[in-house]
Amino acid sequence: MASSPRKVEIMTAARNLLAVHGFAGTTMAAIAAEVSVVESALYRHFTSKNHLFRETVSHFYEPVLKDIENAAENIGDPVAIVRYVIRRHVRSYIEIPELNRLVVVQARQSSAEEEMGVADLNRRYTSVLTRTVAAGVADGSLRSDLDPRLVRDMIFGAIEHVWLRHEAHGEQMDVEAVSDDIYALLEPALLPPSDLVEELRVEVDRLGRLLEALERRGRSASKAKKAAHPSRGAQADGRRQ
Amino acid sequence: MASSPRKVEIMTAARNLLAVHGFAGTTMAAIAAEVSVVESALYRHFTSKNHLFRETVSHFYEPVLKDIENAAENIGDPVAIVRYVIRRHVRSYIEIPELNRLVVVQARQSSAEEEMGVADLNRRYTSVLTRTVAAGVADGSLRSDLDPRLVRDMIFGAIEHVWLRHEAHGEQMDVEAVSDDIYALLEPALLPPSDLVEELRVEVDRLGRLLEALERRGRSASKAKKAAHPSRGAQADGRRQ
Amino acid sequence: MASSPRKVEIMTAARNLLAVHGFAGTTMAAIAAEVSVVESALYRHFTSKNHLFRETVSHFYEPVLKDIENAAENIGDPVAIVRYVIRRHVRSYIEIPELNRLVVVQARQSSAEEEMGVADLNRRYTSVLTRTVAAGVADGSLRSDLDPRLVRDMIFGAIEHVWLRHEAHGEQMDVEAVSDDIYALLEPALLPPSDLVEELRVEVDRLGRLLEALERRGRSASKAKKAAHPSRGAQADGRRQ
Amino acid sequence: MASSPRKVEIMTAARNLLAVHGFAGTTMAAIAAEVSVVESALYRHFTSKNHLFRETVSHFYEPVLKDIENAAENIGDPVAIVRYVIRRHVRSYIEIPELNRLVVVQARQSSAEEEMGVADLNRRYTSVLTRTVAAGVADGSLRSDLDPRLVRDMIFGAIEHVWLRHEAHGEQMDVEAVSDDIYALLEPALLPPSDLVEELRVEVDRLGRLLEALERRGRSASKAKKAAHPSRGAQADGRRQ
DNA sequence: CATGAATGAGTTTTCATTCAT
DNA sequence: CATGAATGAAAACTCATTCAT
Repeated sequence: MASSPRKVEIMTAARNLLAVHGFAGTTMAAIAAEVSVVESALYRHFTSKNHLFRETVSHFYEPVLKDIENAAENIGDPVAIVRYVIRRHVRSYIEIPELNRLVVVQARQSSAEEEMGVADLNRRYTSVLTRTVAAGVADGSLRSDLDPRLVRDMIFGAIEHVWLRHEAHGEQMDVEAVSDDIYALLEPALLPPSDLVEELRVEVDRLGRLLEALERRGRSASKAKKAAHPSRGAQADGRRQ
Repeated sequence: MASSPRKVEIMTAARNLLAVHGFAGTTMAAIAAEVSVVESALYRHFTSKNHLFRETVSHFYEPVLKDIENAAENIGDPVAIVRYVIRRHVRSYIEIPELNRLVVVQARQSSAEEEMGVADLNRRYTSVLTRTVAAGVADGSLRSDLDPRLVRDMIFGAIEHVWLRHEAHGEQMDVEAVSDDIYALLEPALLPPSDLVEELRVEVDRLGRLLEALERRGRSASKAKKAAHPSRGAQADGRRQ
Repeated sequence: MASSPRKVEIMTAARNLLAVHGFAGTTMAAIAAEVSVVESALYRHFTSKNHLFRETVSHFYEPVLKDIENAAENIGDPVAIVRYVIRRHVRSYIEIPELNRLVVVQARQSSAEEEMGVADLNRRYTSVLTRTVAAGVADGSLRSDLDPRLVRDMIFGAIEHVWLRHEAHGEQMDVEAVSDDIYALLEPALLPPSDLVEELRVEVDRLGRLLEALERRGRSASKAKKAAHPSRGAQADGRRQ
Repeated sequence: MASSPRKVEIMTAARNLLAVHGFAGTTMAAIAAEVSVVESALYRHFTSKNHLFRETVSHFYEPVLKDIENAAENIGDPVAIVRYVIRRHVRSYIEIPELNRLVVVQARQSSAEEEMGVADLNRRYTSVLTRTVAAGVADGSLRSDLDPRLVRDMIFGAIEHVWLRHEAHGEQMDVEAVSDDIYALLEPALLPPSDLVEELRVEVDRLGRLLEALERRGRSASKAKKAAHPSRGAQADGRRQ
C-alpha cells in the first residue's frame, strides 16, 4: 500500500494525461514517455491499464473524500457543511480535473471504466451531501420539502457544468468566487422560508384574536367581515411548491 | 440531402453505441455489425468516422433544438420558457439519452469536440436558456441578481445528474415529475422575492383601511391598536439579501 | 474493336490520370468520377482494371508506333529516320506522358504491369531504332563501330531523363528544341568521321605525289623527309577507343 | 543513429521489394514477412512506411554518393571524373539495382518523391556530373557547346536503359565493358574536336616550312603549290556546327 | 527494477469487383 | 447501358501486453 515514489510519479503522469485525453485516449505509451521509462516498465508497478487508472483515481481522490467526510463529521451546521462540500468540490476540479468526471459522472460507462471500481468512490462522495441535506431538513436548518438527492444532483451538476464552461473557454476557475456564486444562487432554494411565514402567521393570528375580542365586545354594535385571508394563504402556498 | 433509410439506420446504430462507449470507444465495426453490413459499406454513406458522427449528432439533435428555439420565440414569459426548456431537455434524455451526453458533456473531451461539430449545437442549445434568463432579469420576471450562465449550468447540470442517477439505478425518469421537481426546487432562487412582500404590503394596507373604517364607525365605542407592522417588514427584508 | 465513344472517353480519362498518379495510384473510382459515371459502369466496357489499362496503352500508343514504323519504311536515309524517331518520341512524351514510361521502361515491373501486354509494344518500338542504326552502319551513313542497341538505349534514355528533368521542374518541353539538342549532341558520336579523315588522306596523298614528282625531278639535287605522319595516326587512334 | 542489425535487416528487405514492386506496391506486410516478424514490429524501428523507405534509401545510397562526391573532389581531370561516375553508377546498378530505379527514376512518380526524401539524393547525385561537365567546358577539356544537364541526362538515361535491357534479357552487366562502351560512344560528342584540327594545323605548318626550305634551296630549280588548305578547313567547320 | 524486441488483436480506411434493378 | 448498394480482401497503423535479459 505504501506507494513507491516511482508509482506516484506514474500515477501523476496518468492523472495529467487523463485530464487532457480522457480514459480511452490516454495510452500506456504516453504515460511511459511522460515518466521517461519504457512501456513495459509500467507493468512492474501495475498489472494492467485498468489497474493503473483505478489506483490513480483512488490515490488522488482519497484526500478529497477524506476532507469531505471529515467536514461532515466535524462541522455541525448542515448549511456550513454544504458550503464546505461545494468549495472543496470546486477546488478538486482545479486540482484533479477530469478525475471528478470519472468519479461523479461514473454511471453506466463502458465496461472498462466500470471495472475501475469508481462506483464506491462515487457513493461515498455523494452520500455525504445527501445525508447532510437530510439532516438539515430534519433539524429545520434547511427547507422541509427538499429532496436530498435532487439537491445533491443539482449541486454536483452545477459545479460540473460551470467547470465545463470554463474549460471550453480556456479559463481558470476562481474557487472562492465560483463556490460563493453557486451557494448564493441556491440559498433561497435551500433555506427554509419559515421565519417570514412564521412571523406572518403569528401576526395574522394576533389580528384574528384582536378581531375576535373586538367582535365579542361590540357584538350588538356592528358586523365584522374577514373573508379574504384563507384564499390569500392558499395562493402563497401554491406559488411555493 | 434527404437521408436514405439505410443512412438513418446507420446513424441510429451510431447514436446508440456512441452513448454507451463514447467517441473513441465506438468502432466502425460495431456500427456495421449493428446494421448487419460490412464495415466498408458504411463508407458508401459517410466519408469517415468523424463525418458519420457529425451527421448523426445533428440529425437527431436538430429536432430538439428546433423545439427549444421555437419555444424561445413563441412563448413570451421567460419563466414559461425556462419551464419549457427544462421539460423538453428532460424529455430528450428519455428520447435520445445518448446524444445528450455527447452534446452537453462528453463531446468536450479534448479532440472529439472539434472532430464532431458538436460545439455549435451545444452553443445554440445553451444560449437559448442564457438569453431567456437575461431577458427575464431585464423585464423583472426573474431575480435581478441572477447570472444567466450560472443558471443555465445549474439547470443542465441538475438534469444531467438526475438522469445519471436514474441510469445508475436502472430507473426510468418521469418527465413531468422530474421537470416539476427541478423547477420547484429552483423557483425560490429564480423568482424575485418582491411579489411576496408586495402581497403582504397590500394585505396589510387593506387591513389598515378596514381598521380605519371600523374606527370611524365605532369611534366612541372603543380604541384599536396597530403598532407592530412596520418593524416586522424591515426584519423580513434584512433576511432576504 | 471499333471503340465506342464512351470507351474512348474512359481511356482518355485513364491516360490522364495515369500520367499524374501512376498505375497503382490510379483508381477505378477516380476514372469513373472523371467520366461522371459510377465505378460499376466501367465494367460494362472493360473486364478489369488491368484490361482497361492494357487497352488504354495500346489505344494511345498505336498511332505513335504507326508513325515510327511508317517513317522507318518510307524514309530512306537512316540519319533522317533517327532524327524523326527522336522527334516523334519527344512529342509523345508531351501527348501521352507517363505512357511512354510504361512502354519504354517496361522491364520486370510488378506482375500486374507485366500482364498489361506492354512488352510487345516495347519490342516494336525499340526495334525500329535498332534496325535503323544497323542499316546505317551497313550503308556507311553511320559510324561503323556503333552498337545499335547501345545507341537505342542512349537515345531513349536521354529523352526519358530530359523529360523527367522537365517534369521535376514543372516545365513544358519544347519538342523542336529538345529534339535538335539531343541530336546535335549525339551527331559526332553517330556520324562516321570518314569525310574529314578522307579529305586529309586525299590531301596527304596529293602531297605524296607532288613530293614524288619533286624527287624524280631533283633526283640528284636533294633528299626529302616525311617521318611524322605515322606517329600522328597512332595518337589519333588511341584517343578514339 | 548506429543502425541495429534488425534495422538493417528490415531495410534490406525493403530495398529488395521496393525495386520490384515500387513504392505503392511494397507493403509493410510483405517486408515484415521477408524478415519473419509481424507488421507491428516494424513500427518499433520506423515510425511509418515513409520513414522506413526514406531511411532505407539513404542508408544504401549514401556510400555510392560518397564515392562519387569524393571522386569529384580528388580527381582533377573532368574527363576522368566523368569516366569514374559512369563506372561507379553502372556498378551501383549491379550492387543495388533497386535503389537506382528509385532514386533516378521511379521516385519521381508523383507523390512518392516528397514522401521519401529522395529528391535531395537525386540532386546531389546528378549535380556532380553537371558541375563536372561545366568545369570541363570551362577548362577546355570538353567541347565548348555542351549543355551539362543534357549530357548528364544522356549518361544516366543511357546507363538506366542499358541496365533495363540486360534485366529484360536476364543478363548480368559487365561493369567494365558497359562503362567503356558507353564512354566510347559518347567520347566524340564530349571531347573538343580542337586537338585533331590542331594536329593537322601543326602538320600543315611543318610541311609549309619544309616546302619553304625546299624552295629556298632549289630556288631556280622549280615552283611549289600550296592552295587547297584553307578550303578544307572551312569545310570541316561547316560540318561541325 | 528497467529495457528492448516482439506480438496479436483491432483500428480506420481503400479499392477492385459483383449483382440486382 | 447505367446505377446504387454491398462485399471482402488488404492496406497502414495503434496499443496493451509479454518475455528474455
